[in-house]
Amino acid sequence: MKNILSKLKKEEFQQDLIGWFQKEQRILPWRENSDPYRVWVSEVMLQQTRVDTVIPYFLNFMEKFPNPAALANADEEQVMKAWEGLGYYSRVRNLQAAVREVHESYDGVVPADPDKFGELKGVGPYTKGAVMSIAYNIPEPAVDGNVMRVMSRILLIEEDIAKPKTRKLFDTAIREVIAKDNPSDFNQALMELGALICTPTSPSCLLCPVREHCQAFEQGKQNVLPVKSKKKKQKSLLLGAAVLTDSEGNFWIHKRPSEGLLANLWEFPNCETVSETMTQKAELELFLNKAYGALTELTPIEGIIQHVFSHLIWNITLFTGKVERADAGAGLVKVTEEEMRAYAFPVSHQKIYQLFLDKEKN
DNA sequence: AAGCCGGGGCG
DNA sequence: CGCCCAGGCTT
Repeated sequence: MKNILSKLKKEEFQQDLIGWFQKEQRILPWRENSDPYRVWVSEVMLQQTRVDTVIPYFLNFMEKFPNPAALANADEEQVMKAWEGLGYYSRVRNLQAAVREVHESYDGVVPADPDKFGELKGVGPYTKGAVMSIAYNIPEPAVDGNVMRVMSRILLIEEDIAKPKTRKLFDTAIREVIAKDNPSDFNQALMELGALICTPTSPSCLLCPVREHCQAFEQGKQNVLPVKSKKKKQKSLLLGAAVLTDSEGNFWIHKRPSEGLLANLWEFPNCETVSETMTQKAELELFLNKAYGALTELTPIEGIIQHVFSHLIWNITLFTGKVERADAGAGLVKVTEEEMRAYAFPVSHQKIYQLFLDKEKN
C-alpha cells in the first residue's frame, strides 16, 4: 500500500478534488439536504442506474414515502409500483425490510454507526460508506465503479476491477487518502469526477482538476485503465406469452414467484417454448390449460418482442385469447383494465401490453 | 470466486 | 446494432 500511494501528494489531491466538487457539482434532488433516509434511498436507486433515470423515480418515491415510517408502513405492492421499470427489484424489497428494521429497532433514526448500518439488508460496503460519509460525515470509503475507475488511473492500479479482491484494494487505498475533515465532499467528488470528467471512454483529461496527480495521464494510459475482464454472452430463450381477456374485457395476469428473476412482479401468462414437434401456439395453449386450467384458442400477434437482460435474452412471441374461467388458486388473477395500472410489470411485459394495445386499435 | 439480478445509453 | 455501465446476495 505504501508503494501504491507513495507518489500521491495527499493534501493537495484532496484540496484540488474537493475544491472542484464544491464549484462544479450538479444540482440534484438528493443533494438538497443530508437527511440520511433521503441519501440512503438515492444511493440504493443509483446502484447500477444512471442519474437521469433515477431523478423522476426519486422525486416520486420521496413524495409517496417521505420518511422511514412512511416506507415501513407502506403496502409492498405500492412500493413495487414505485420501483416499476428501475430494475434489480430486490433492491427495493431489501430497502423496505431494512427501513422497517430502522423503524422498529432504531426508533426510526438511521444509525450513525457503519457497523450497525452495514448489517441492514441490502447495505453492502459501498452503500454503507456512501450513506455514512454523505449523511453523517463519517470517513468511510465508498468504492463504486466510478471510484475504482478514477483511482485506478490516479494511482496506476492495473488489477482487474471485476475481481472482488480488487475492490478491497481500493477500499484500503481510499481509507488512506480520504479527507478526514470532509469525507462527504471527498467521496462525492470522486464519484462526480468519474461521472463528469474521468469517464469510462475518452475521459476529459484536459478539464480534469486532478490531472497533475494522475499517473495514468502522465504515462498516457488513461484509455487502457481500468483493466476489466469481460463478462460472458447472454443465453437466448424463446418464450410464448398470452394476453388473455374475458368477454367483459378483463385481463388475466400472473404474479411471479417471490424469488428469482423479476421476483414478485406481475406478468402476462407465458412459458418457455422448447418443443421441436409442436407449434408455439399449441405449446402455450397446453401450458395455459395445465398450469391454470385456462382453455383457449390463441391468435398470434404480428411481431416478436425481444428483451435483453444482463445475462439472458427473451424472444417473446405474443398471442391473444379469450378465457372465461381458470382454476381457483392456480395463480391466474382477473383484473379490470383500470386495475392494471396499480400492478408493477417489468419492462418486457410493459412492451407486451403496449404491442397488444397497438394491435387492438387497428 | 462465479453467477444471478434489469434496464438504458452510446458510438 | 453490439457495445458499455454496475452493488449486493447466493452458491
